[in-house]
Amino acid sequence: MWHDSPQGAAAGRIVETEAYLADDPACHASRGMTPRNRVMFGLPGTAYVYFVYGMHYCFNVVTAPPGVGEAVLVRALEPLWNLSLMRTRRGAKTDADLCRGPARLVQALGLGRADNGRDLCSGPLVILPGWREEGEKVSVSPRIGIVAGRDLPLRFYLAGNPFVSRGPRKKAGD
DNA sequence: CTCTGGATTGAC
DNA sequence: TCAATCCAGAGG
Repeated sequence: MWHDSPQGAAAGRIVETEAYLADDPACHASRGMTPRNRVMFGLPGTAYVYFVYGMHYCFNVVTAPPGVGEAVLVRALEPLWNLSLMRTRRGAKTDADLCRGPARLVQALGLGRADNGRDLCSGPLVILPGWREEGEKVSVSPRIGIVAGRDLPLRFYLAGNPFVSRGPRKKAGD
């Protein structure tokens, strides 16, 4: 994913996501539309950005047709472009920590409240087709940091990738 | 209006 | 392991 801003552009490859389905108690939209989750019920391909814990933002992609509240949370990026800008924004000590976590990548890319509802198919914030390097595999696990629906296997990540956030980076047993 | 708890992070 | 920090959502 890529973000162009007045301070410059920055980009990274998505290496970890979580799905939030309409009938899933952990999904913000599972109990109907509210002022916060409004955009989740809109067009797929729009950004859903929300504020948590009094200090952090998380970035999601709306994925279902209008009227159905579902989204995918982007939890980690492998930083690829303009790491120096990311470093400035994050003040991170190591490059590995630049985008390793949902609120961290939001900070590294310079996203925020203003990006909620933005079209991701055109404009300064876009998601491009992804890829996998030779030998890389996608693993599945329960989602991180939630209570309701914690057993559902809806977290997807590149096994062993160092840019995957806190929580299991490897399949159990590896 | 009041109250509770959270899709996290960084310091200890 | 724990505090920071404030808002969304539910209930009165």
